[in-house]
Amino acid sequence: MRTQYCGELRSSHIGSTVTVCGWVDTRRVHSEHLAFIDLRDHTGIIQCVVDEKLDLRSEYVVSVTGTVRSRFEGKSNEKLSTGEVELGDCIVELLSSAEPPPFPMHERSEVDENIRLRHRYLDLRKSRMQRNLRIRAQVNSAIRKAMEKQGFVEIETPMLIASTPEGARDFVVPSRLHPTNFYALPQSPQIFKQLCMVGGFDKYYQIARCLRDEDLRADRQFEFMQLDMEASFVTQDDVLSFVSEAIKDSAETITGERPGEIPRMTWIEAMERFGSDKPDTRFGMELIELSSIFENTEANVFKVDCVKGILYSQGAEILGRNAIDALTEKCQSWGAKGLAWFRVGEGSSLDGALTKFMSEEEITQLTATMGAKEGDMVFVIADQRRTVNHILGLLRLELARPPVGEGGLNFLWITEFPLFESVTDSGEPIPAHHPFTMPHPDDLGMLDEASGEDYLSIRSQAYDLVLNGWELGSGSVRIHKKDIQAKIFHLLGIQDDEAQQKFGFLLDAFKYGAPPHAGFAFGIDRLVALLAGEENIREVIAFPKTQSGSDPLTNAPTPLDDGHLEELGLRLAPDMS
RNA sequence: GGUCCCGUGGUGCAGUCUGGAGUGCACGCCGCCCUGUCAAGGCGGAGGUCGCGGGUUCAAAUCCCGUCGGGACCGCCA
Repeated sequence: MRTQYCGELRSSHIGSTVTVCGWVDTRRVHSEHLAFIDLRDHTGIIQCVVDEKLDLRSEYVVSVTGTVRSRFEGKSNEKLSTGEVELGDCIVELLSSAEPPPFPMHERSEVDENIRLRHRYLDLRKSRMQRNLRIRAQVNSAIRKAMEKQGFVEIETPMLIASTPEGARDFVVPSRLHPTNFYALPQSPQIFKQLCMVGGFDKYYQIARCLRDEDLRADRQFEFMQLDMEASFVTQDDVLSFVSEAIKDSAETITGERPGEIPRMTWIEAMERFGSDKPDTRFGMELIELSSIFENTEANVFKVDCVKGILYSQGAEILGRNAIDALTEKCQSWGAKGLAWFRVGEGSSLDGALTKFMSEEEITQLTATMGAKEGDMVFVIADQRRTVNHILGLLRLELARPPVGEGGLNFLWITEFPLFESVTDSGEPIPAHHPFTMPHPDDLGMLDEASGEDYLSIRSQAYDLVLNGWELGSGSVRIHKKDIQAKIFHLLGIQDDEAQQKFGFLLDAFKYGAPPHAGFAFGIDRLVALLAGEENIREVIAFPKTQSGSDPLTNAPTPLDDGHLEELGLRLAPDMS
């Protein structure tokens, strides 16, 4: 049917007869003797000259057979890749007529996202989605090639699995053959890939669909794709190297430029310098330690565990009183007691509500430590260390985060995540990752000695990959030894029978010779979004859900009729229907 | 669970703060004219439950309450 794509035609084709297919883009009808029809496919636009009366309207699907010819002298169009030529002597075959589209099909207009999603099939025709989904396909391909090149074997794991109690909320599927029982959809192939290690596939990978029933965000959908990998007889360094290769190949495929060695930062350094375990290192504004300045302060707000600040260079004029009040409210909504701010005036003098409670010495040291100059703005948070870092980390992003696409691709490994994220009132530590995460070798001894808050300083061999402030993925070295695993379960307050019930099949598998292994998984939607310069992963997903988890195109989720429910042995609670 | 923003012909917006007739702009749509345009041009025309419900008022797109939908974020996402 088609001999050429629209966007391919050049002067070199002049004289040849071609057939192109596509959608009618703009048309310029002069009379029944002359009309210009722009025909569009995903490669571009070719102008077709029609000299008879034809009822061709926007988005009609046609094939055009014609002769490629040079445009008239001075009539070429530099905006089009095909602008030197046009199709003449056109024979037009109408393949489908079309109603007027519900939103403009040209690229200039912003269209409400809800309307785009309701007519996603039209939105997909536009160059933004064409480009993004093609980038996505290229990234998938680059990842597969990179993993295969490194000796990894693609293994598929089931979608209908047993629910495991830890982690995110599961999506569940009722079982028809086993009434009262449910499958869960996988949050990740975590346990299966570890079983593959026991099964002797020492390098596993999969581009896996993962599902988590948690609230949606710009960078989170219910369903998302991960490059999931695991390898046996490897160290953390080996895993980082495998993943780096896939990441670098992906980025190079899209940008044409190969990223350099991905730098590493420990978790504690990230938290102290950037207030986040996924620091956006495209810009500075780092958190600066001020606690020692206020050790003997008279100011009550600074008589706390930790005082830190950030410097907003030349921010004094940009931020008026209203803006500062708004920032203060934001910080409070994030859990801060308040936000201390200082305008730096002439000769490093400070202006701010709290200066009257501060000594000369404190003011001088604060200014010096912050490196503040006239016209700068200093924001200070005083609270528990954890809170201070968290709030300043959020404030830093609020004040200075560059738009996506600016500042290049700042990949970063975060290593040595803590093994435990908090401690219950009864003194039991709560794991930060999953309970099979291997502790840091230097901290193994602390497992026996620690108590209470001590647990929080035990490091693990867990690591994250971060790109421009987005968490791309995470992984860890897994525990493969029974005694360490028993110790961890003991610390977590998980009894033997409980462990057997929750993870029995994995523990059973480990009885039969578990190789040391480690792995990783990173989110492909997020990687593609950042490579495509999009702020939102919905822009790189063909059919995404809205923030409330519905699909304006198919109207999912929908009710089930009574017969369907009955077959599954389900009855709706009275107050739900 | 919480905070904030948005909802006005098919589309994008202005109007809302400070209540006074569905008022306006651009695109699109329909018809006519037009032989070199390219976001074609000219003339004419159609198209509205101002998301929905309630309240205040002589009077509500505008103020108040509720609700639905969309978005951003905090919590949540081992």
